[in-house]
Amino acid sequence: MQGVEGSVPRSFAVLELLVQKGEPMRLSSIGSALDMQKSTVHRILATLMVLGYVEQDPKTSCYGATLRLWELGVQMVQQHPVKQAAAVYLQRLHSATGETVSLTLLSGDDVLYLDKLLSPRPIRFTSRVGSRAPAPLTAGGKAMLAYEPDARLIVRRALRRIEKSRRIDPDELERELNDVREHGYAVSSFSPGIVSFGAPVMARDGRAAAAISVSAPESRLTEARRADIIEHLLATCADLADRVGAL
Amino acid sequence: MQGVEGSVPRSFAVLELLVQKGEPMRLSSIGSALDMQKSTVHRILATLMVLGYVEQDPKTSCYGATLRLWELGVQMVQQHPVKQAAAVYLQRLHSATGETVSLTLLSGDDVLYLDKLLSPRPIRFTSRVGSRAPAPLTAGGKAMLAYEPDARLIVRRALRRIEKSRRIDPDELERELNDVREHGYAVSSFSPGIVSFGAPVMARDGRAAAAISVSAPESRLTEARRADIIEHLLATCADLADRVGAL
DNA sequence: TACAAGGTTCCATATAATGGAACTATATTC
DNA sequence: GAATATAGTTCCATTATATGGAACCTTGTA
Repeated sequence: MQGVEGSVPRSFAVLELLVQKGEPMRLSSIGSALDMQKSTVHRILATLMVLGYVEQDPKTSCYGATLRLWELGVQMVQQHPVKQAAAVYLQRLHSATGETVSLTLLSGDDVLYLDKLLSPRPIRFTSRVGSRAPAPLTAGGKAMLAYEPDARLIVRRALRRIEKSRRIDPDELERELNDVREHGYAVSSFSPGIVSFGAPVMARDGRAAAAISVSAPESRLTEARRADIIEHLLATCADLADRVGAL
Repeated sequence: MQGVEGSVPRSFAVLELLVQKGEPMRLSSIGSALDMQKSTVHRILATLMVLGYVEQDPKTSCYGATLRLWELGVQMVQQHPVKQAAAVYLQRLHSATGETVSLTLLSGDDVLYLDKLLSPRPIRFTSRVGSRAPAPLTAGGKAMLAYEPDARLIVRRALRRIEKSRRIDPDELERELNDVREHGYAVSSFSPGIVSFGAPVMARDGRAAAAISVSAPESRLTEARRADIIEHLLATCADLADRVGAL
C-alpha cells in the first residue's frame, strides 16, 4: 500500500473495482488487484455489505456489487435539471429528423452522454448513455469547447490520451471552434460512416450548459437534409437554452 | 454522533443525503441533518471531491453529488445478466401486447424495476426504472414471492411498512401465491384503473430469478385480451427462463 | 489423510479520524 | 461603513479506528 491512505478512498476503490469487473470477485483477487491486505479487504467488504453496496454469494463466497449504486445513480440523473428540461425538446428533434439524437455534458476532458434517442432505423452506434468520449472527437464536445475559457488546456490533455491513429490537428480544431462560434454548430465523424452535428445549449454565463447532437449515416445525407437537420438542431438548442436560462 | 462509527459509513451517509436532496447543500445543513461536526463533514466532503463523487459550486460554496455514481450504476446494470438476456424477450412481448412491460427483481422486501418498455399509448404510471415498490402490492412481486422459501416473513415485514389504506389480507395473499404456483401468474392493481399481470422467470434453484409483468388500463381489457396477454407473458417467461438457465 | 488455497478472526501498533476552538470569508444590519 | 451574524475553513491534541501480520478456520484437491 503506497499513496492511498484512509479507509474511504480504499472502500471506493474496492467498490469501483467490483463494478468494473461486473462479476463477483474473490477476496484475494481484490486484495492483489488493489495491493491491499486480506484482512483490510475483508473489513472493507463487511462494511460495504452492511451499507448494502456489496453482497456475498454464499455458495462461492465471492463478493459482488449490488444494484444499490444504480438506484442512487438513477435518482441522481432523473433530478438533473438539464436532462429534465431537455426531454421534450429531444423528443421533438428526434421526430423531426428521424435520426439519433444525443444530449451530452462536458465532464473533465470528456463528453458524458446524458440521454439518447436512437434512430428508428438503428445504426450500430458505439456510445451509450452513461459513457464518455474525448470531447474533441465529438460534435457535441466541440460545440461546448468553443465556449470554454480554457478549451486549449482541455484539448491538449484530451489529445494526449487519444491514440495517434485518430490524430487531430490542434490548429484545425482551433479553426473548427471558430466555426462553431460563427455558425453555431460543429460537425464530426466519430464513427466511420456516421456524421454528427452538434450545437451548444448556452447558459447565462456564456458557457455551454450542454450540447445536443444529431447523428446520421453519411449515406442518408443529401445537402438538403444536412441543412434541414442543422436548422432543427439550432432551433432546438435555442429553445432549450431559453428554458434552461429560466431555471 | 451516536451509533454511526467509522468514516466509511459516514461518507456514504453524506453522499446518499446529497443524492436524496437532489440539489447542492450547505455544509452546515449536512452537518445538522446527519448530526456531524462541521469539521468532520468538511473533511469527508474534501475526500469525496478528490474521488470525484462530489463537487462544490464556487459561487455558493454548496456541495452537490456529481454524476459519477450514475456512471458506475449504468455500468453495473448494463452488465446485469438477467437484464441483458431479457432485453429481446421484453421487446417481443411489448410488440405482441402493445402494453407496458416491466422486468423486476426481488430486492429485500421490495420489487426493483430493472427495465421497462412503455405502452405506445402511454398511461400515467407511477413506478420508474430504478425505483422500488413493496413486493406484495405488485403482480411481479407476488409472482416471485410464490417461490421464495421465506415469503411469509417478507410479506409480514412489507405489510408493516404499507399504509393501512392499502391494507392487504395476509390470508387472501396466501391464496394468491397458491394461485401463482398453480396457474403460473399473478394479478394486481397497483395503480387504480391499471391491471398488471406478472409471472416469474424461474431459475435453476426453484426460485424466481426475476419477474416480467404487463400492465394495461382496465378499460382496454376484454376477456379475450386478458387471455392473450397472459398466454404471451407465460411463453415469454418460459423462453427467458431457458435462456437464463443456460447462463 | 494431508495439503493447499482462500476466507475469517484476533490483536498490538500506528495512524487517521474526531471535535473543539480559532480563524477567515461573506452577508446583513444598523 | 463599522459591527454583527452566519457559514466555511484550518489547526491540533486526543482518541478511536484502521492497519497488517499471524493464527485460525473452511473447503476443495491430491
